[in-house]
Amino acid sequence: MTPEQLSATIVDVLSALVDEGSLTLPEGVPASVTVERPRQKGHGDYATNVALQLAKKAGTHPRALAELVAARLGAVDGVGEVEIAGPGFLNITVEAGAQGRVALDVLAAGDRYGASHAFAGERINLEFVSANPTGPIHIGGVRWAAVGDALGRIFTMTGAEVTREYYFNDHGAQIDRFSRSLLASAQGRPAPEDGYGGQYIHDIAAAVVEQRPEVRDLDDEKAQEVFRAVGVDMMFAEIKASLHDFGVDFDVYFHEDDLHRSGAVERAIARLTEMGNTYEADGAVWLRTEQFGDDKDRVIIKSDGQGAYISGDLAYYLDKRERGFDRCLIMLGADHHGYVGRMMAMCAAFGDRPGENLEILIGQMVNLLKEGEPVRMSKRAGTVITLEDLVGAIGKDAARYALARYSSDSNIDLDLDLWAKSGNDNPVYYVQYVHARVSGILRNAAALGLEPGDAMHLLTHEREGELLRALAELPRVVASAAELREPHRVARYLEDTAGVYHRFYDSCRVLPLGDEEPNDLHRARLALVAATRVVFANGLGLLGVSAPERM
RNA sequence: GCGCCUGUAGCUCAACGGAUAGAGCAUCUGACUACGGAUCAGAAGGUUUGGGGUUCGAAUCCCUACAGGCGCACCA
Repeated sequence: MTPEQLSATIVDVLSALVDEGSLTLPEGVPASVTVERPRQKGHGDYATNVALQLAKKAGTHPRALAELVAARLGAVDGVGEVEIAGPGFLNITVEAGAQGRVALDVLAAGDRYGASHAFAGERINLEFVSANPTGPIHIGGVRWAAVGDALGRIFTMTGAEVTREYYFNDHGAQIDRFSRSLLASAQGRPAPEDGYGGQYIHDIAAAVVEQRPEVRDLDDEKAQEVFRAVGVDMMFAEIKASLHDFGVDFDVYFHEDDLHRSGAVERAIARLTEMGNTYEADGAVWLRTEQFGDDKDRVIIKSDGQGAYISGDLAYYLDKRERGFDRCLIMLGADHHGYVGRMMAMCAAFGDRPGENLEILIGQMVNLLKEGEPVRMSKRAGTVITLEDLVGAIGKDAARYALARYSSDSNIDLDLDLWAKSGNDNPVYYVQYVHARVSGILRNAAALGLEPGDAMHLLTHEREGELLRALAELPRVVASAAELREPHRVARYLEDTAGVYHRFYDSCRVLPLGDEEPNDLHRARLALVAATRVVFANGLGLLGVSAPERM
């Protein structure tokens, strides 16, 4: 019996009580009831606060309501004891056979275990990383590469149709600066005052010259155009490649320049103007964002006739909506959070619902520590840490796990020395180790010819019950991670469950010892171990981290 | 000055408004002629930054003070 099944059972009990007239609920029977795992041993396998929450509405006392529910719930098949505790909690134990079936459910679901229908039918657009194509991806954008991709996997697991998108800001002044920097490098001049430095500029400039030798004979204006076109393409290729090596592939790489070339920007502005949400002042065109909650109105067409940066975003948002996405999520670093207000206002100006059609997630900053000291980064000094540097320093698995295990709301310091270690103080090893250890047992069992069994009522050991209940949590953890947009919950769940597994393993012998004849308990435990492997494989998979058979 | 995020054990961090606030690391004490000891058992460690409030119940919600991070463009 899973917590979901137990919750549904309690709802049935409430309905039955209402039907027979012993309970009155003016607001009706709730669609679902909270069932949680008590922290405290002795508070049952599961607990519900349903009596505390409904007593007032039912015009009765919590304990009286609890007694009504307990009497009926205790009679349900698979439910063991139901105790009333404290102000009116119901502490519930589940019979071993019913609890053990969870392992069989897990095995039957396989790599779909953890899935739900929480977001079934939703088309979700996830935009993240979107680093400027003027240089390699630096550490700032990397947090969302790991977290955003994990969120995409989590949404998919909860039934959503997910599109991952990367927005290339390949339009405007920064691209000019980039191409001028390339030109300067090729001509042996220092980078322009407002340009980009660093070895990668020289590398790309040299590569462009090699690919297009005629560039040396062109005048500066034409040469710069060649450096722009070829250099930006090279940058795109490099960014895509390093993200691919990080396990992150986007469904759509969207080019800002296309919006400007295709007239999409003009169309978006025309739409806003039709709706009466723009005006002209001081030679510029403004969007009335203030009346939609922003601090002030924003310029969308500058007085020089060029579109302001946000003009691309207007068109891009409209484009996503026209492509049929009801939910557009954009993930930004904290250094861009000032952008949220105007984006939400823009959404509202289109007549959409901010927070629903458009959602902006802000990830706080990531600092790297080396030997206890912050790694200082400076674009000018060329000490930028790139995605490749990070993966090179600690490996893909550790990098992805390290970035995904913390709430995006808190800024984090990643200790590169810790994450490069292969020991149990490195959380990613702690979690992967369980998968390797379990895989070892399954190999040994296969060598013995032992098959998982289904006599699950034999799993009566306390540690077996704890493990079964932990495994039963995965679908709820995934659903709440999706709902709250917090992939770190999956990582924390795996860490907790790792401890639960080790404690089970320590107390419960799985394989027959020596010449011992295999029995149903061995086979039932083997099923439990196999289910554990599924949970770790699926959980790590949601984070984009490998689940090794051996380490 | 205004806005967003954060403040929890020595350290790094969890905890959808629930019961005695939890893990890992570090420290101390134990457990291997058994399936991977990269493990387990136990101990110690807290006024959840301070102060008010909301309610059956607050780390969580509201107000306030303090501390740290990040922002407040006709830049992108």
